[in-house]
Amino acid sequence: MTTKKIVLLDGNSLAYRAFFALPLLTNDSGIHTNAVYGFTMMLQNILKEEQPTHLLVAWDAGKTTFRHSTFSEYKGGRQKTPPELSEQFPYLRKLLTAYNIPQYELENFEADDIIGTLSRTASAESAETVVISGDKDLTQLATESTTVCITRKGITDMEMYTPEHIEEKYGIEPLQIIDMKGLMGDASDNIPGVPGVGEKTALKLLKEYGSVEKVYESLDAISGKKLKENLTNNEEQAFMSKQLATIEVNAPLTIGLQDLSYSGPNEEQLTALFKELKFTTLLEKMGVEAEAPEPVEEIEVVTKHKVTNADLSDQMAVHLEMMDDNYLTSDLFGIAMTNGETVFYVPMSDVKEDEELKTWLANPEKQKLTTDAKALYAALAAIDIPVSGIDFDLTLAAYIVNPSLSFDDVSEAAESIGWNGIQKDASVYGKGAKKAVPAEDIIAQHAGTKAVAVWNLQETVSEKLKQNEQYELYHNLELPLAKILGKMESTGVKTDLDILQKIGTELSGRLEFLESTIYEIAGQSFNINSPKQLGVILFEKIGLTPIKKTKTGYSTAADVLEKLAPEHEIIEHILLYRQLGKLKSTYIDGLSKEIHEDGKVHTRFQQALTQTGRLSSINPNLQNIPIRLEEGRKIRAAFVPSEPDWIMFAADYSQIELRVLAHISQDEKLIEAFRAGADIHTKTAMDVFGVAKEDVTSNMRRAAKAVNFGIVYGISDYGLSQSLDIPRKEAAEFIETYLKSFPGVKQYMDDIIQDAKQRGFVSTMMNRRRYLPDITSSNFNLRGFAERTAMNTPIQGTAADIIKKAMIDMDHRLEKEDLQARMLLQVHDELIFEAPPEELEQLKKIVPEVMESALELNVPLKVDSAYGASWYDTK
DNA sequence: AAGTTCACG
DNA sequence: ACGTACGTGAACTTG
Repeated sequence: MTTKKIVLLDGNSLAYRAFFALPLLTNDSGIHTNAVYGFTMMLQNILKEEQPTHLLVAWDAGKTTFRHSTFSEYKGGRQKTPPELSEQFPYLRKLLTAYNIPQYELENFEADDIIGTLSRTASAESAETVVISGDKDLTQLATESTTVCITRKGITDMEMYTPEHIEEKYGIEPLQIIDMKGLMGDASDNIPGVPGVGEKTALKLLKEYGSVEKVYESLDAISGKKLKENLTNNEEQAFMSKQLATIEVNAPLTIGLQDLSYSGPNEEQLTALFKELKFTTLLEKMGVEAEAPEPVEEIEVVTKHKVTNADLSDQMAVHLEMMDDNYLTSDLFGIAMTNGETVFYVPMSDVKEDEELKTWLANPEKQKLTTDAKALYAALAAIDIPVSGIDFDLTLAAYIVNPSLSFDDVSEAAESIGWNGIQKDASVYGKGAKKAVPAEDIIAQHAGTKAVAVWNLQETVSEKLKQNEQYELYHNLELPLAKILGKMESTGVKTDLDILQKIGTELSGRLEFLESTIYEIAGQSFNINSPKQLGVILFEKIGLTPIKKTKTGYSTAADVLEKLAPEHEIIEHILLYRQLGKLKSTYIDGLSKEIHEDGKVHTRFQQALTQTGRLSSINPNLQNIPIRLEEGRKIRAAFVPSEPDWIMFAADYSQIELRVLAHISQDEKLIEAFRAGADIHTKTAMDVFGVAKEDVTSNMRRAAKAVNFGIVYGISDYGLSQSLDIPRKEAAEFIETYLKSFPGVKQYMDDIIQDAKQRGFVSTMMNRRRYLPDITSSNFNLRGFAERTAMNTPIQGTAADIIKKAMIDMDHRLEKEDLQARMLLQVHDELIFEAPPEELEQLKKIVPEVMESALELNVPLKVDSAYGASWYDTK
């Protein structure tokens, strides 16, 4: 016989919590689902953690309760429930029905009172009870057998209030929580309390006297003139407040514990509801395969082992099918093609032999429409099949329409434009250990549906792009860039394994020594890489004072450790261990594994990923190779030219983001500074600190630099205070002075936020868009984040536009001048090339020239260049 | 799979 | 009162 375990949930409170904790998710029928989703997550968590035998969700019944007859303004002044939440309540009810979880509400009473009454009944039977709410008032219900869990941050993090915990935290008993509320009131419920009495005073009084009644009995003994006066003048209010805060434990319920038994959900109803709400992750967790969308029409895909000229039209959708997402290393299955009439599939072994098909692929006059142009260029280049004339890229087009929709699968890109005809790769090939190559006809069918989707979507998407004035951006910037990036990826960067290994051996030695030093100081061995274990050593064993906390415990991040360094000798060793460990694992071991047989690394540039229009780099990431510290910078010596005696050549934009800001904001002083060729951080320091150029100290320049960074990121006093390690107030003053000095910037910041609110998105100079739905959120955090994004994205995004344009111009120029130099990498504001030494003088002239004239701004763009025998030497 | 940390612009 | 600087990717630990 199992013992009873009763769980009582405060429905309204948890729904609110879920709603505000999560962004406003909308499913495709336009219903908001964030509260239902969050609530479901909480519920699943509770069911798993608590394993209840009995369960109830209590709801607030209506607007007025018996408390309103005591105090008509009870819960007054509250903002009304947002409609986006209200519309979700019916779904919450449905959810609970599907779970077979009893729900209850009672006229004139609040959920609290239902929970209070049931918890007392349960206590009488000494059944173990857990109360869950977001409202701290309920902690008054804690007893030996009743634990009250209050949601903390997010949706699954709870603080458990037992009588012991309350004693520890407040130094009072659970029932005294009522007295505490009586004295201090509760702004959210509009309970007045006693003016001038907050938590501290309330607790002090209660520890001394025990209750509101006792406080008033002992009024004469209370010290503090003002306090005594406030108490005296508000006696009635204090007692009323206490009454309001008291949860009714004898509500006239029409149900009892016997009605609460829980024995699991109705799987069928639950799956149906999750499907309706499009909770695909939850469905997958339940083991229900996400429903493969029905193909719009059954298409016939013919497998051909040889194509004829009759099969090849002037314009065709071409899709290269493979199982892995890394097209540079994956086995290639074959190519599916369609001209809107027939669909055929050619296995790769046949493609390689098919001269007619290869000629067609290489012919720029034959238009190819595809799902991923760069993959087609690069993957086929790797097996010596040149491709030319790609005129449409579905993924790229969908990304330009809305970069926030992330697609790791063509089916998702197609779905974003309303095409549900493609099965997920994961459901065709399986995932994880179950992934396997299916029969050829299945591959052919799958590849065929993708080609068909591309063919059918081309017009719709192009139309959409034209409507948004984004067709230029897509067709004349991103699409040509895809070809260039493909070329860069297949070229690759020669990587000297010997150099990596030499650095690696040295690092291993130092790491071993550091490890033993750390263990010796700590007096024990432990995993230094585990923040959890390290936290125990530093903050419990050694007894250092924690500065910051994370969700899971003490923070041991570098900025925290740096502050602790003077306190204990172990810290500097840990910092060095971390620094060197990072180099070893990510940049020596990780990078070495990525070197292909040709002695090169072939990164892939993600072109349809970032929210701002930047590229990203994976397998390996060559956009974050160390440079700031000399030890790490040495890694760059391993990146060398792929031809004997060639050189590496690098060119980077100087202050491109601040120049873009100067242009966009039209701030006269900023523009003037750049036109005059001034050192922008020094100039900022002169203005912010009001001193002459000669009097700018290095510290002032450092602060000004941080302010400039902050401006670009979308400034906040908190952020700046963190970066400069100064009080927030001082940071706020810096910002104010800055914005007074550069009024055009201030104007821009204000305008762009207004603009984002009005249009729902911000855009770059080349009309790249980023939608910011949170900009109108009532949630302070979400809104703040969206506002900073609104300020930053046009700047970062325009800089991305500019370098992309420069890459296209550069590619043309190298060809026109018939140079052997090859573009290898892009690192956001710099381009890296390899070239024969005889082209050096020409590159020194051409590269900066092309980059500087990529886009005309009302300030000059400035490019610095350097060269050397390795990437390390381009300084 | 999520959280933490740290490398870059 | 809230609690963040903007944009990424990789390695590692832990649940």
